[in-house]
Amino acid sequence: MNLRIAIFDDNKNIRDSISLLLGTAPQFLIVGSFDNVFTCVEDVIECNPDIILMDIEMPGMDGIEAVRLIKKIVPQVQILMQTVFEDDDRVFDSICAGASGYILKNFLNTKLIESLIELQFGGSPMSPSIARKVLHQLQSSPLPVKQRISNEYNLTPREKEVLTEIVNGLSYKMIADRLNISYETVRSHIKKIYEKLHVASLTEAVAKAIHQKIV
Amino acid sequence: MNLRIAIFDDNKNIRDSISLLLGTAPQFLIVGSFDNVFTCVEDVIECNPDIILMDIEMPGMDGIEAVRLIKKIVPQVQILMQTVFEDDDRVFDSICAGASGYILKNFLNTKLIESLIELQFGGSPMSPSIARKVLHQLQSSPLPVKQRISNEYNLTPREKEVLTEIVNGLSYKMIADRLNISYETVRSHIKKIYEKLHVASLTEAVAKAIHQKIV
DNA sequence: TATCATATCCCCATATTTGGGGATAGTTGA
DNA sequence: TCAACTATCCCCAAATATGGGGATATGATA
Repeated sequence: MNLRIAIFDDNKNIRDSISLLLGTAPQFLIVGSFDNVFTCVEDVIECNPDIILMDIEMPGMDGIEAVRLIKKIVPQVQILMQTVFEDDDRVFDSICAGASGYILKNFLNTKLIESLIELQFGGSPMSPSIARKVLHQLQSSPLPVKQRISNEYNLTPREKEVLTEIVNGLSYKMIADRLNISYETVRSHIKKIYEKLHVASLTEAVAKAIHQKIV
Repeated sequence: MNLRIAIFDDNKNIRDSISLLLGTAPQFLIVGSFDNVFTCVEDVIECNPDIILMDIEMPGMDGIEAVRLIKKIVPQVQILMQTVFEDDDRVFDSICAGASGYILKNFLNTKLIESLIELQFGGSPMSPSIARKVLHQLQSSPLPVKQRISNEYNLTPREKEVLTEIVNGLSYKMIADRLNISYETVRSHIKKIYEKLHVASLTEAVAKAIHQKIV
């Protein structure tokens, strides 16, 4: 299975290095390479990438603004930001704009391919130094303190796993894939969950799961 | 320069594997290895580690509670959590308690040494899947800094009404009925909501709406 | 040993949601 | 006055979810 990659970077050398690097791995297909983000949405729609590599410092429109626009129009695309500096604000802005990962340019050579694969599997690759900043941010923001663990519903461990993925927004197919079971098995679990939670749709299940802190 | 490491894990096999693994690298010095956290604060004070490896599932006192206590008394020590499961709540609880990194046990062999080194240099190693959860949390929690710039979804009053009904578990038809508008109008509103929230399904919309207290 | 709970898988048919398009009318503000 | 936003409505085609059946295998438990 091929991963379609698009690159946005105003530095031609970097674009070329990335192309070269990814050229060595057969599973990547570079479908676009752009030196500006003026028409990024159109570009993305046209070349239809799975993952976008976005330079945070771009001429004209800001790379972050580009992320926002792209995610607005093509929300399913994964965006990996790359930057030279670890500027706090820009990191957070990127995250808020919808970026899924963050890599320092110094580590492109050693970490890029690994990061792309992690993105494919639903992870968020981050340089540890950036992760630290993100953690600090989280620590300093008041999180709703969670209280009781409610297990009124007698969900089995497997059912909880399935429910968790539902709350994360995955479809039946995706869950089947993630848990390495068949679509029909996912259905069976969900039918059981519906019974136990006394609901009849995904949305109700999600609302109940979150409100009652089941997941 | 030596890095002093202490291990807390109730599984002797794991403690031994870690010792073995770190034994191969000269810069690490294991100064303590404990199968419970009952006296963790005293243990830590006594063996004076730079970094603590803490199992999240510990008998007696919870590993997370241990983190809180230790960081309170010995704030400069770095704590790397390890777990088998990627349970959202425990991840966040750990972070709030003061953990500096988070590693899945499956990756101990390949990532432990790298993670320790990153910790030493002020980074926060995290499995990408965990990083993803953290990002989501950050995206969905009202930030003290930078908040309303990118986080205000600009839902119109009508869109909020529709979103509320979605969270209440109603179907398109039922919403149309409730609000006295046509099915197609409901759809239009929902399409807009999807755009503004960066989601692509009812379940995602519900989860986001609740987490961010939009409704 | 028999029963129960769990986890896995399958079929058929229907209902619902989603992704693309567009269109009209009223309001507000630049 | 024109552009932008809101709220309303419509169509088509495809993807997903739901309801209601049933089946097998495993391990625990009574």
